[in-house]
Amino acid sequence: MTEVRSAIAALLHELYDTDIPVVLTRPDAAFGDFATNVALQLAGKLGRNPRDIAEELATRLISLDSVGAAEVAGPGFINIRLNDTALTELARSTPRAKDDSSSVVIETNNPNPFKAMHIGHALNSITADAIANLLDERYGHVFRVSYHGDVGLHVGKSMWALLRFVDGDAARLTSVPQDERNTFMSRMYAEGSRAYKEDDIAKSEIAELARKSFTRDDPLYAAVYDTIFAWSFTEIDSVMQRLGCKPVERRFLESDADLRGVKIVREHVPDIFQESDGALIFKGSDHGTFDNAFVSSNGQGLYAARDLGLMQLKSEQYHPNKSYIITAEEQRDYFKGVLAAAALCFPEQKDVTVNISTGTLKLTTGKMSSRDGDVVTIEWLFDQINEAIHARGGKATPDIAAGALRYAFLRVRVGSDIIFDINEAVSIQGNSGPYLQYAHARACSILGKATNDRGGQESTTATLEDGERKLLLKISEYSEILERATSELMPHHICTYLYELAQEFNRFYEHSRIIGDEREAIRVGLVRQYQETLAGGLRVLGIVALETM
RNA sequence: GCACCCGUAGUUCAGCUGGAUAGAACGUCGGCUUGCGGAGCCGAAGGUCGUAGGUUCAAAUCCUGCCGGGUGUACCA
Repeated sequence: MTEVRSAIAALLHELYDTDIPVVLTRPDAAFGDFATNVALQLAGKLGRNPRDIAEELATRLISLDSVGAAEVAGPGFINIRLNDTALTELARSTPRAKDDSSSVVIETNNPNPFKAMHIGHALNSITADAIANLLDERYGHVFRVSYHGDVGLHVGKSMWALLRFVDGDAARLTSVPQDERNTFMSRMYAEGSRAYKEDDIAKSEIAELARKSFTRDDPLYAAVYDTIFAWSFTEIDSVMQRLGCKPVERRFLESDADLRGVKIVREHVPDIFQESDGALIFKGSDHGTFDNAFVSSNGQGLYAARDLGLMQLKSEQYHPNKSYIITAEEQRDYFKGVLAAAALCFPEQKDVTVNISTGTLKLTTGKMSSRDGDVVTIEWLFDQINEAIHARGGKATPDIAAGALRYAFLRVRVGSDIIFDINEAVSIQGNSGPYLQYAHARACSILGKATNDRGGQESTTATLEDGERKLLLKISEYSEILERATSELMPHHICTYLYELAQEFNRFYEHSRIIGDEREAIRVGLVRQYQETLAGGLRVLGIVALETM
């Protein structure tokens, strides 16, 4: 394919003295393997009929060894069909090598301790994990990090309710059974949250407890804090594992970033930050977003200052070529401001850090929120998925449940809203994770029965039948798809492709006998290539490629 | 108010670096058992791509207005 593309480029140079980029697309299979519209693009420039130009190019292309056919169609497209040998080679081509010296950091905006996790966290983590897998294809070192709010007002709210619960004795926390800790923590947060809103006395107590989250110098406070902190991360780790997300390299805490963030801000007053009503603010309104306070009027570092400190920490530890922060779209404008401020504070790192925002996750019943404690938990989600799988007579293993959920989130373009219809998300047939897992298991089953599997080497010389060729053509597309997904950081391209690939295989499988057929050698080779391609794509998505199910 | 994002079959989504009849899945209706996993396959119905203009040989795709929806809008995180 690269040969064909450069051959066309050479022809354009020779015949028309032009160097317009040659784009080869994958047209409808009925047209050919590849298509190009260069003739249409050239027609205007040359003042000639596009079909004439296309004819000239096509006649020259046919003489290439790898080209089986080249025809002009429609207004002036050139449809190219490779010969079977060239197609076979193309399908074996491996993705380009990565740059070992490069490194990248990706931060997933993970859940805060002291608060409940909800399915929005699952979306964020899964998206970040898949993007990290894509980055792995290109960068030598990919550092996955997370960042958690261990200090501040939300801690104060939880601590207010927790301290009332323990009533002077931190040991009372042991009365909470392990499997109820998550709901317990979210209940405590909700109670504190309500009190903060409704009760002025509680409000000032909570403010004081929030301040204490930085010092934790009171023994009872510290004991309760440490226990809940540990519970939180046990819970977070286990949920991340259940979601199929790779563990993070390092967990950053807001308390790590707070002081250095404040220092950075103070060093840049008044050139970058200005004082306003006692607070230190950044005029985001000069940078396409809103003015935001980085340090409060009582001198405390705010979220934005901490993000600045965190950027510095990440930079010192990893020296990344690129640094990605995955957040919900609600934070888009906020990050625009933080990144604009960062570009001024650290001019040498301009454009290194990028914010990628996921869309909003909405239930068909409305948006979910953790502010009032009314959350849709990940636990609930897994229950629903397991139930749906059982209802269809399947075995609900953790790998299948995770596969279903990951695929449901990843098949949509990063950044667009996800309307979360539980029945849809939980689907295990059609365009779904389990469909792909099933397709993979089926291929493995066939391969296990094959007596003639020589790793796909035998199809080099043989002529391919129509169904075989269609499957091989689809397989050959993988490296292009991976390249696109990687450069755009859009995992959904992989989903779309894998589904089409599996469908193509299932069609092939319906019509072609594999084991025991006289073409077994060729077909088993194809199944092997298909299985490897599918497994590779699933690996990028973080979905387990099951051998049996 | 201002800024940003979004509007494609009944529903959920692809397609958006402009190109050939706008593709899937779910749902609906109708088919497929001797052959390797039916969580599968085949077929049918279903679309003025929100709307009105503009640019272009060519617009779902680019530009503008309007309508509809969402998000954000400093001392929460």
